[in-house]
Amino acid sequence: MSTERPPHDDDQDAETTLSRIMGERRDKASALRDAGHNPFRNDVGPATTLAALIAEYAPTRPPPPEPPPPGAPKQKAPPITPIDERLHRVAGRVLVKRGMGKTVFAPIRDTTGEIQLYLNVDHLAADDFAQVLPQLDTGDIVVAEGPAFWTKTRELSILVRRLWIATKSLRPLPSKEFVTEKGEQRGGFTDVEQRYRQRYVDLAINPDVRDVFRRRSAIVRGIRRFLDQRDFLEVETPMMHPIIGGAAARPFITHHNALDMKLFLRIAPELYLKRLVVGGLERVYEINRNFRNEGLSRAHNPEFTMLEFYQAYATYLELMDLTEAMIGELAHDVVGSTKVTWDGTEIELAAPWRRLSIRDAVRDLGNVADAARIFEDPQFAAEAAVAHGVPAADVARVLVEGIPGGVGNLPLTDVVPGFKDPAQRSRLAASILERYDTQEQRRVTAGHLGYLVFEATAEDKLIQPTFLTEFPLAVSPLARRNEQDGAFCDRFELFVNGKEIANGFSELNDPDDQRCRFQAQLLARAAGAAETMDYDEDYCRALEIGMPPAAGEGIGIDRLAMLLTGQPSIRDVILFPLMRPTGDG
RNA sequence: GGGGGCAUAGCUCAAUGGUAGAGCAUCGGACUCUUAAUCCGCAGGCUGAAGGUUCGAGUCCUUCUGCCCUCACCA
Repeated sequence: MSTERPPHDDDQDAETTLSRIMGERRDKASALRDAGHNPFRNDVGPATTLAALIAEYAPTRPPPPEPPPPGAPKQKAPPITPIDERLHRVAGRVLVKRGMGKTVFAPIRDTTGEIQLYLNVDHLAADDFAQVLPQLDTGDIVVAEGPAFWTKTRELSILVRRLWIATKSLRPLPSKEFVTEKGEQRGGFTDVEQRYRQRYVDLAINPDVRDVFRRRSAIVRGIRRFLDQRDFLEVETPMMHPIIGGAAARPFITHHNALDMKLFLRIAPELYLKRLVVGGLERVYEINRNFRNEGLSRAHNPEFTMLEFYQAYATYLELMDLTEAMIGELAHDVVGSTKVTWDGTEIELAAPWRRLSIRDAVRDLGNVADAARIFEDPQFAAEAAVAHGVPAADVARVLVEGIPGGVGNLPLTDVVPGFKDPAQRSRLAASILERYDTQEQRRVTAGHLGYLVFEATAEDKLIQPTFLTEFPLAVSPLARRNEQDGAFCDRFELFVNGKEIANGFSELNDPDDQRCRFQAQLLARAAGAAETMDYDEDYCRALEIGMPPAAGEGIGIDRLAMLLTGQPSIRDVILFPLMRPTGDG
């Protein structure tokens, strides 16, 4: 039991406040050891949860005392009388230590609540008062035993007879927040970078943060209950995929040594889950991580949690109803209201939600004249897209992707420069469109361009919950074609506050159509699209076995948690968001 | 990747280019019912890193590192 301090990270060199405090705390730990008390012990439980204790004694709370008559001498506190003689063993982290001479008040917190310890020379065991209490610091984990009593200010407290320091805290916690005389907020732990990097401190200090993650957990639990009640089966499918599929995104790449095999961290579980539907698991869901190699933002973390579920014999229309019901139930259970405030905007989650076609969104929210024509006439759509701020290179690529049989004879490097010139643009578009075989392909391309116009003009105006419908085929490679109009799909996305929360559609189960869609993905990749799917031959084989008609949906759990907890940043609903390393750990 | 902002004591924040301060926490003292306890006192800093301008830099300039916002990409 040496009092020599082990070499330790960054606190060695200068005698800073921090290194002094840590040294003092190590000295206190040594003093405990010398007195026969292990400062890192594990034999002092179990303890009553504080919430249970508080609830149990709540009915015994005394009434407020009569106010003393003016001028009366200050009365001495009456002797302490426990409520009953039962001894309670409680445990928790010491939040503050208030010394009053022969008395110390120390509120502690466990995962359920807070209670105050009353540590007094006349009641605490002599050895504990002399040997343990002097070594107690804010942040220590303590176990205390004694009866409960009410203070004269009617606060439930433990009249401590035995005290153990179960874990000595060597590193100081940030100070409690308070308000200065000027009304400024001071103290606390508010630096967002430190809060994310040291989430353990954030959780220990900030009750609101603990609450957010409790609610996130309740959301996930609520989803499971909702789906389980409807006979969905929870499954787990591979997180490491040999080919890219199920979504449009760039993957993370890894390698398996024994098989000497390149693997992709999954960008979506979709194609595996639908294989299960083929196999007869007619209702399945998975809640797990997806990984997408994209930038970070308030709404994006490279790994994020997705719920995907599939229901045989359902259509996308039924899934919209189901989604309203699910999120409505979660709002009721977790928020207690259908109204939430998210990022300063009041959101009304009561059903029904607006259902709006992309075409109408462009017309009514994007204020685009001739919106209908955009979705019919690719020549017109190309002009409109550029006019509304879609980059000319993107428009050119979409046009080229529609050429049947490939794009090898029309390099984009030739097309794009010309396309940026307004004078040449419309002639160039016309010459590309001449190569199209069918009227349907022309409309598919018009729809694709219309979608780009939607993103540029209307997407961020979808504030209240809205199901966006009638998605163009070209951006929906796994969705079922609409029966009436084959250029569009039976698909929806749910938007709230301009952010996509959910994406669902009736599933494409025609293997030949699916093959054409995969082929189109390869063409798009050849035309320069960065995020495309691989051709999944085994998936097509599964569809040849036969997938029952079905509909499926993905819901971003992080964003749903943001919505239902009112957090503006995805990092506030992810315990350990991805951060750049700092070098000092 | 582009643009804008931020980085000072353990925490939260101040400081016209002229000696780096405050509150809280810590440490010492007083106090046997406190709630940010109160009162007295002492300490605590390579101002994110490296260069430069200047008689003199926390402050101005350059580069780097990290974070936040925003745009792009995406969900």
